[in-house]
Amino acid sequence: MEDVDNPFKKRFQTILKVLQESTKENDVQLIDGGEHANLTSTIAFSLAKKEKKPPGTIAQECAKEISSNPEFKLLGITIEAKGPYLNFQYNNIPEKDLLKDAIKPGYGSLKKKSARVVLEHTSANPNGPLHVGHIRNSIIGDTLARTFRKAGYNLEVQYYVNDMGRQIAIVVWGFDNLDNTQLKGEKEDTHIARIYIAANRELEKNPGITQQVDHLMQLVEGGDITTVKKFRKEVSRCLDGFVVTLKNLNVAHDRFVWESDFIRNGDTKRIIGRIKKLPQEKEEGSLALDLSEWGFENKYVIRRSDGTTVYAARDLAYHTWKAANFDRIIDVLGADHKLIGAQLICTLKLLGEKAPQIVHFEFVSLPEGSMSTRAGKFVSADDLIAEVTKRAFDEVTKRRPELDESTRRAIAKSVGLAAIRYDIVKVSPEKSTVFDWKEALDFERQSGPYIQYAHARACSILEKAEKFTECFDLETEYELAVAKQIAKFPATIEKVVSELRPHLLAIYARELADTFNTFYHFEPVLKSEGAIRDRRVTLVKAVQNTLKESLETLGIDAISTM
RNA sequence: GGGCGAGUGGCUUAGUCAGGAUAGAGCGUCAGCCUCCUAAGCUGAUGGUCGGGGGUUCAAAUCCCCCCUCGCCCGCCA
Repeated sequence: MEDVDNPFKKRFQTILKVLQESTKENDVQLIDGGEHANLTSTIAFSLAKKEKKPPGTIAQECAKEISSNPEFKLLGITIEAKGPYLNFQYNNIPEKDLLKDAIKPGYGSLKKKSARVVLEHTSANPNGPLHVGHIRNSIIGDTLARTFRKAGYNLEVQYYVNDMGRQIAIVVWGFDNLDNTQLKGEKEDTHIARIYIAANRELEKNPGITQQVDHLMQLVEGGDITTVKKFRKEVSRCLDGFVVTLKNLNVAHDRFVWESDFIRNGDTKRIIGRIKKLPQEKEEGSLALDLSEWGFENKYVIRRSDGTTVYAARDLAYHTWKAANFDRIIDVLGADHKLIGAQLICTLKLLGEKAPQIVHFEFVSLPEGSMSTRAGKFVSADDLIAEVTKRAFDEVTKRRPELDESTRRAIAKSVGLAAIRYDIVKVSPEKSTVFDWKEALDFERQSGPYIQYAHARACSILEKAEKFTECFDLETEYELAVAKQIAKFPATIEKVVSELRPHLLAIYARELADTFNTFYHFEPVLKSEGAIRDRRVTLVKAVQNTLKESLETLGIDAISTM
């Protein structure tokens, strides 16, 4: 399989070449023709100025000159001047060729690549359950991961476990000094959050506790066995809770990488040694880098004056390790990490290491303000999943009362998951959002369930169609619109990977569902006969398969009935 | 104060990087469509100074400058 939908690329390049030769211009301004044509050139505008002739006339002349080009004839490209626009139309519809691929399993997969890619996402601090902000990271990360795999990359997904931060020291202090009993049925991560919140309250009341927390951090960095064990125990328990939540979101990691391992294996010490040799190094009790030359106002601290390392040191060690083991590094991080991310990249470059590409997403807040684990102000992902699934179950029961309960439960689980994942992935990452229960519980238009429904509808038609002969002709406006959208799928996968923007896939899938629903409304499939029926059933098959591949790449179940 | 991001109909949002032909969509409101392939659907109507002001260009939501509003960041926290 090729990386780009070739029939289109070939035509694009042919038109480009012919236009360049004809106009003697390098930039022939070839753009998408939208509803007017497959491709359009606006070159007549700039030529008008040079040749002092109206653009309309130039377009006419140019069209006349190149319309009989033998390559155009061969590929079935026609040209028409409409006002100043040069419109190119493909008559040997390349959509047809792609339709043959589109009915096969795996449509949209690109050719295998040898590069090893590591993608880090979620990496939330293990001091409380994942909330609706964290899962924006998980869902963007997991969708990217699925798209990279579909695009043929050899990918490993990692979770970086911050197991030696101050928050964890506070958690451990809480377990040591406060009532730490786990409530009946209380999930591990929720338990940790409760103790963490209580410990923070104590800390506010009595700032003297800070010294005890600092002491714990020194002990853990020094490798004190009992302290390390305590940290590991609570962090592990919290991660167990995370894994359950993530599994319910259809998100999985290949490897959990523990921050403290980079202390234990000496990597952090080694990276500090290398940093000390940099000309930007500033050692005045603490160890830091002066990156002002690159526009960073504040110094980048690597090691405290008490000799303990800060997060940055371990993160540098982690990324150096990634650079040694992978060809390409991608991190999904919240917008709050923009500055330190840039400092990290800058430092890695100074060290001559491969730097990560960082995908940043803006914050999710609640109507009453920003979320805070410490203050206990958050909507947990578990609660969200429970509510949405409940709502989905009610909806399925209302629509399909004849189904038995376990079937309805299974559909509700898939529908709920679709609603959550789609709701989050559909908006572009640079947009900050406010969590809204009403929107989260909406299963109509522009939602995951809407796309699932279009897929289920296609499945139903195919089931009823039984026998048909594959036919790749396209006649009506609606058939063509659907085929055109199907044909865009491989290019969409490629675009998501190259731009690291998974919401493009979400938009694509919704538009495919839209065009299919319109087609469904206007063009009878099962009630048509002969060749018309064959070509429409074939088209439905292609839609069903493309929707399935799209949904699965979005981490959403392509269910056949709902 | 400085840096980064966002501002598109009442609400949510695509398009902005690679400027082009009437700025797409959903929710809401209003009017229609289930003896007909799944109505989680479809059709139509309503609704837009693309935050404001300059500039570049034949052409600006899109590029440049200034300003306003909101979010995030500016720790020997992570």
